[in-house]
Amino acid sequence: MRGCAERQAAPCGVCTQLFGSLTLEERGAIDRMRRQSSFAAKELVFAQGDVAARVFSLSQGVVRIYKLLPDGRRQVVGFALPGDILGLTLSETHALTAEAIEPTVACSFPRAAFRRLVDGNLAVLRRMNLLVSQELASAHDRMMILGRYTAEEKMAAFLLSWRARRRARDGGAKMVALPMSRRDIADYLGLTIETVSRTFTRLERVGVIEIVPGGVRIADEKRALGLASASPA
Amino acid sequence: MRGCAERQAAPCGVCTQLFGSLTLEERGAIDRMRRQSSFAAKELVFAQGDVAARVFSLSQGVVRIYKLLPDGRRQVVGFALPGDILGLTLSETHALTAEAIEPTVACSFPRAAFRRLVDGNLAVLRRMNLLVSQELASAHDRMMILGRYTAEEKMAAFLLSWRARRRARDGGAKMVALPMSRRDIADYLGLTIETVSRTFTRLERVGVIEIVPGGVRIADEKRALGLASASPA
DNA sequence: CGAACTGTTGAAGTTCTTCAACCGGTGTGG
DNA sequence: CCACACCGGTTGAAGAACTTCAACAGTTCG
Repeated sequence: MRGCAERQAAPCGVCTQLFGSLTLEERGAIDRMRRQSSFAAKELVFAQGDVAARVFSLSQGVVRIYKLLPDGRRQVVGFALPGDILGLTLSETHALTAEAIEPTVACSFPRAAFRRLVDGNLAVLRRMNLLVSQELASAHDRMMILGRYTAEEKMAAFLLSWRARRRARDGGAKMVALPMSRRDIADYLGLTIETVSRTFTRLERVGVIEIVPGGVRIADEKRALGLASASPA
Repeated sequence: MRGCAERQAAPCGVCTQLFGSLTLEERGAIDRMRRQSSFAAKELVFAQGDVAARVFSLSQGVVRIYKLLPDGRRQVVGFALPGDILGLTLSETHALTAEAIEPTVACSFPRAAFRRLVDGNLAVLRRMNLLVSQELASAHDRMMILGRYTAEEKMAAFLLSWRARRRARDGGAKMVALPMSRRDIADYLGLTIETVSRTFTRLERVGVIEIVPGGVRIADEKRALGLASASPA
């Protein structure tokens, strides 16, 4: 915590989220292995198939996490925000690609040492368990969205969940900033860019949202929520 | 291990998978809380919204795990086989429904005690972490399948992954037993029963599979694999 | 035996995709 | 400096994949 906070503006997520219970000594050890890196927009943090050498903790920026098919089809698995941990795989190679959307800052740790530290500490391991379990639960929600939601419902669900995650940054503002491209949204929701664009337009026409430069404003909270939870109209 | 093996035909998955490293004393403690239950086909093990009182370890049968929308749409998140653990949520209520497909036998433990035991033991917690992480990785694969695969690819991917999981039971047999209904498969893949049926027929016509009572035979391994991994034909 | 259920198939319909054109902004090299 | 390409986004028209509606066959079960 100390080390992290000292050297950079934004706090390092791993420290606050995971290592709160470590002794000063342990924290010192992990902190000495810490390395900070910056990524320009469209720069890869790591790629599917890479040897998983380091674990990243995002402190600034937005990262898309995706899988690629040999023919180029893409599925965006999620978007990472400051505080999120990336590259935390148990296999030796990454199954996912992580790519900066905005200029991004992350601190990273050697994966082996990171794992060793986590695996050796009950409190940290519990915390880790909690994080992974939560991700699994939200993966289940995403399966429902991908498999059973209509385009409109997908978009509404995406906007609301994205806003909820961004609330820390954007505050109570009605405006939802969308740093990712239409293609990212399409690949996140299992749609095409055209459908995303058209659905945005349609949602605007019926007064659910308002499209503004850099994002959207949710104009009709209630109806957006109704769509997102797929309640029978 | 001992306790589990003594009282029932199939070994209890929790014992073999999770508690291998416990002392005899600890195993005795957990074993005294163990309760065995049987479920008829279509019987609920637990339902979305239920208080999560117990954790189940499947020893016989097949269970569908799904989420329901208020309007009845369903997304099958997965199928559980002997050895799988069910109801292992960190929240107080279940976010998923588990329902027996075949006559099923499971042993169960009070969730609180189970959690306490897991949370207090480093080796068990590590093992748990591994299981959840693997599930998360396969959830990512499922997102790709739900979002970006065609109906044919979905079906091929499903058949191959199901066969791989069943291999323990079915052995090297070419025949893949499908105890679940077309509706289950449809809701698992984000399709309709009609599309599942038609796609089965089409895959049979082109010689990839052969439909047999109670399941299918994979006739053209190579082409099935090609479809499932979505290689550009 | 009939009712209910599962699965298959056909025909029509809808949603979403594909193909194509266009617009505005940005960057770049002649 | 400006023409031009390029990129991201929007929109229209046509097409395809999948769904919906409907009918029917085979099983199971009361």
